[in-house]
Amino acid sequence: MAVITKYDDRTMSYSEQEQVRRDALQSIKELGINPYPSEEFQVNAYSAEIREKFDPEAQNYQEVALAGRLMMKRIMGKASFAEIQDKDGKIQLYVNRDEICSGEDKTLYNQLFKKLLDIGDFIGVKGRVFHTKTGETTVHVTELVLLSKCLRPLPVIKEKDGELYGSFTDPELRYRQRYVDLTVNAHVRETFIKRSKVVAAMRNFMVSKGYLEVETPILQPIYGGASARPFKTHHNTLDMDFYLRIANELYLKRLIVGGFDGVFEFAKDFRNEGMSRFHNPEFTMMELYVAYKDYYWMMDFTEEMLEYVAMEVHGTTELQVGENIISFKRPWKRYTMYEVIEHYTGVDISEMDEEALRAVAKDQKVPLEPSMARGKIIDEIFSERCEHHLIQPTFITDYPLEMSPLAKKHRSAEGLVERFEAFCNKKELCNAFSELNDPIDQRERFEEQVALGIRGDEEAMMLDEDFLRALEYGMPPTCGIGIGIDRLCMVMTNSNSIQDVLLFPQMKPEQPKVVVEENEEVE
RNA sequence: GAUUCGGUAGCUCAGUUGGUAGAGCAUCUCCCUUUUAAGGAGAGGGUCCAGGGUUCGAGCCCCUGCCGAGUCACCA
Repeated sequence: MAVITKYDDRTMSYSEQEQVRRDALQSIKELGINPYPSEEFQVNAYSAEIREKFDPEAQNYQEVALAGRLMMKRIMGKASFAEIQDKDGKIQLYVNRDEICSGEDKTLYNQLFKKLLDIGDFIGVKGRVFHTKTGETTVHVTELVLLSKCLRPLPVIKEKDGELYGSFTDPELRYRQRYVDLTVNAHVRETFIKRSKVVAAMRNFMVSKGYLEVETPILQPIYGGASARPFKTHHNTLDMDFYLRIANELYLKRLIVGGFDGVFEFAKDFRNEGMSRFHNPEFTMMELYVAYKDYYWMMDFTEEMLEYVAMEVHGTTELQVGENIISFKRPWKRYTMYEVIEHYTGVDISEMDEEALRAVAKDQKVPLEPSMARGKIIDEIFSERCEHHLIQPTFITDYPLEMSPLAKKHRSAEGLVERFEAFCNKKELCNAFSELNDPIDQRERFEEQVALGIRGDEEAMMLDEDFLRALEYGMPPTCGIGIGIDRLCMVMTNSNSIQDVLLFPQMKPEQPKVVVEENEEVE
C-alpha cells in the first residue's frame, strides 16, 4: 500500500542559493557564532525616525542601536554599504572593516559580513548617524551582530528613478507567502497598518460613546441574522452539528434584551458562497446595536464615525479611490429607494404593483426571474440601474419589507421597512435598520422565511425559538448596523481586491510535493 | 458557475515559421575605504506547471488535468 510519508519538498534538494545559505550557516557556527541567539538586542531607534530627525549640526543619534532585516549589500573592498529594514522602512548602513574589527583579526568583516551574511538575515547594529557625500542618511556601524539567519533567498527589489526592478508581484506567491510580501513590498505593510487603524478608530469611537464591546458565539446551533448559506461543523463530545455564524445580529439583540443599551462586536462571519474580489468565505463584520434609537439617528452616527475613521487613518476626509476622489465629509446624500430609482430611471415606482414593476424592469432592460416578487424586483432595478452611480458615500433608505425579515415596518409607508444601506465606490458599505422588536411580527416573518426554505431557498433564515422568547421578554426600540470591515478597508486603502486587505485570503491548498513510498500491506 | 488570459532560472520577464534555453537582478570566484539598480573581470544555475498526443524533432501545435489572475453572474 502506498503511504504518504513525507510532505517536505525540502528533503529532495536545495536550490543553489539555498545550499549556499546552508553552507554559510555551517561556517557561521564553525566561527563560534550562534546564528539564532536568544539574548535581547536592545533597540533605541527606528529607521524612519532617524531619517526624519537626524541633524548633522546637532550631532544627534550618535549612539543608535537598530535591528532589522538586511535588504542590500554593496561591497567595495574594505568598506561597504548595506541597507537594513525595520518596522518603519529602510536605512543605509556604512560598514568599515577597520572600525568593526579594531584589532588584527578581520574575520568579522572579511568572513561574516562580506561572505556569510545574506540578504534577508536579521542583524543588529550599533553606531552613529551621518550623511554621506551624496547626502544619504546612514548609520556608521561600529558593532554588528547576527540575530537570525535567513535560509531562503528573498526577492531583491531595486529602484531607480521611481521604477522598480524585480518586483515581487505574482498574486499567488504574494498571498500564499504573505510574510515575503510584507517583507519586500512596503505598500502592503502600509495597507495592513491602515486596516489596523480603521478598526482601532472605530473601536475608540464606539467606546468613547459608552458602548460595550462583547463577544458572541461563532459556533451556533441555529444560524441567523442574514440570508446566506452556512458552513457546518461537528462537535464530538456533544455529538452534534454546529453552524459557523453568518452574522451575530441575533445574539447582540439578546444582549439589548438583557439590558445593555449599546453593544458592538467585530465579528468574523462565515458564508459558504462564491469567492470573488469582493468576497472571501470568512470576513469581518462590525455590528452595533443601540437601544432607544432609530435608523435616522444611526445615519447621523454612521456619518460621524466614518468621517472620524477617515481622519484618523488619512488625516483628511478626501480619499483617492481608483479614479475618484471620495469624500467622507458629512453630511452624505440621502435618498429613499423610490427616490434613487426615480432619479436614475425617471420612473416613479412608489405606487406600482408587481405587474407594473415588471413592465418597468423590461423597459429598463433589467433581467428578472419569474419567481421574483415585488420587493426583489425593486431590488433588482436598484442594483442594475442605480448602484453603479453611487461613488460618493450615499444613504439609501426605506427598503421593501420582503427583503428585510428582521427590520421594523416603516412608521408611515406601507410595505416598507425602516432600513438604510450606505453605498460608496459602487458597493454596499453597511446595512442598518430600526430593529423589529414586536415578537409576534417577528414570528410571522420567520415563518415566511421557513416557507421560503421549504420551497428550496438555501439562503432562507431559520426560525430561532430562543430569539423569539427573548423578544417576548421585551426589547426596547433599538437600531442596529452592520459594517463590512473588509469592504470599508478596500475603500480606505484604495485596494481593488478583498485579498489585498486580508492578510491571509482564502486559497486552495498548495499542492505538496508528496513523496510516496511503497510499503508492505498493513492490516 | 460562465468566459478570457497566464504558469520558462531564487525574483521579474523575453523566447521568431516547431530545430542545442535567453536577459536583468540575485548566487559563486577575484578586484575595489562615502556607494546607492554601486562599478570592473569571470563563472555556475532550468522536470519550460503535470500527464498524454501529433512530429524525425515540442517551451512553442492538439487534448486532459492542476494552480492563479481578469471580466461577468449572486451573496457583505
